[in-house]
Amino acid sequence: MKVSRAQAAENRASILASASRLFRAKGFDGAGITELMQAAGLTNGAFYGHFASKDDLMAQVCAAVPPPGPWSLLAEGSGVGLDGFITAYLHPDHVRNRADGCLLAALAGDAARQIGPVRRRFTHTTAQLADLLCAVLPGAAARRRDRALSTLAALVGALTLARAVDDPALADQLLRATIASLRRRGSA
Amino acid sequence: MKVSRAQAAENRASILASASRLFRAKGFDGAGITELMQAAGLTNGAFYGHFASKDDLMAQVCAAVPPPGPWSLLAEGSGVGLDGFITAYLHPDHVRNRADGCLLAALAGDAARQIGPVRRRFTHTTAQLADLLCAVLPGAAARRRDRALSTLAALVGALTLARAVDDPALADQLLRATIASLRRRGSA
DNA sequence: TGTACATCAGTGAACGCGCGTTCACTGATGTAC
DNA sequence: TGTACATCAGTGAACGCGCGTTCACTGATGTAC
Repeated sequence: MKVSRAQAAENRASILASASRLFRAKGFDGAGITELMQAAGLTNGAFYGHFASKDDLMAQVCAAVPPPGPWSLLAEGSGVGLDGFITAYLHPDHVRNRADGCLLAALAGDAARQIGPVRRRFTHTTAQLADLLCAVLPGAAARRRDRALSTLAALVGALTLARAVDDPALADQLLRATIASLRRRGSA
Repeated sequence: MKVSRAQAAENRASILASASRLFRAKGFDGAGITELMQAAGLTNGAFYGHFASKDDLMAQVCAAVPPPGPWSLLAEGSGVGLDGFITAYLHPDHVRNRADGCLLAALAGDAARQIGPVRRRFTHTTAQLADLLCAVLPGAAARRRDRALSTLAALVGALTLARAVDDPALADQLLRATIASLRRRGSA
């Protein structure tokens, strides 16, 4: 049964949104086409009317703008500064909620094993998020770039390890130690 | 054809070693039983004489001591200090060579999606590596623990992002910015 | 504005494939005498 | 020490299953008159 063009566009957006959440929660391999389509309220057969392949979908998910998760806090005019962002990013809620969390942290491990468009888009998104971080950092532009990159690495590393670890106490220590380390840099 | 007990023990160790390398290179889902056994010079059927399941193998790989990769540099008496270790860990060679690299960085993303023994062993290994890092840090014991954890997060995050990214220049910037950031902390 | 029909988004079953796992079999090992 | 045989590590084909993908079909949409 055909649907209106507007509905088809909505469906496509719905597939992308569901896929982004499910990929972040379960990884690229962990979420299948049938599951993704069910989450979007459709059946598996309709998938290939919207995307050329699963790889195509993965690539488009990686290129999602605006980047989902805590990064929306850094969007212009949100009023949340660097410290507020770091606190939100390294919050235990972000450890638990993978589906709504940072795409970079959730899929960096998977992205490293991909080739072609997926990795290219992931790279572009990484650079974009570094720029977003750069914009809220103080100091000279030359130093800010390096500080944005090392901050991004610290954030992603701490969240990734906190998620991988089975022990909530150790996870919290990782988060708190990284928050303290990033704050110390800010005041130095 | 039966082999001697000594040979069987060697085979088992060979499966573990091959699996560790292949898992690090391709992830848990990326390496199949047949491939793992071929890499160990055996056929797929022999696998279940050594391990209860693929999950069992994954758990044992996560518990590998001594931890493989650059961590051997921190073993007692190697003479490599903190700075040397950081330089080796965040070296472009380590970005390229996943199979022989840090297990934590290679499998943290996958480990977060596992349950039971795999995650438990991964957690234990993470704590062990933090202790290893703690031992070469200067300063009071209380501060060293936090610094070890934030350093671990920064190392894993920088390596993970450098691997995920398609652009060698961006990867090198991530590594160098993180090295500089960790050095600055050391001298402060 | 109403009608007739071509278009095409979505359905759901089917395809080949590779996965983790099982199992009947093989033949060298290691033990009992 | 030498022989007979039970043990069991390894073989390789087979199993069911879920995956990504294809396709004949359906029926509402949107166009042509």
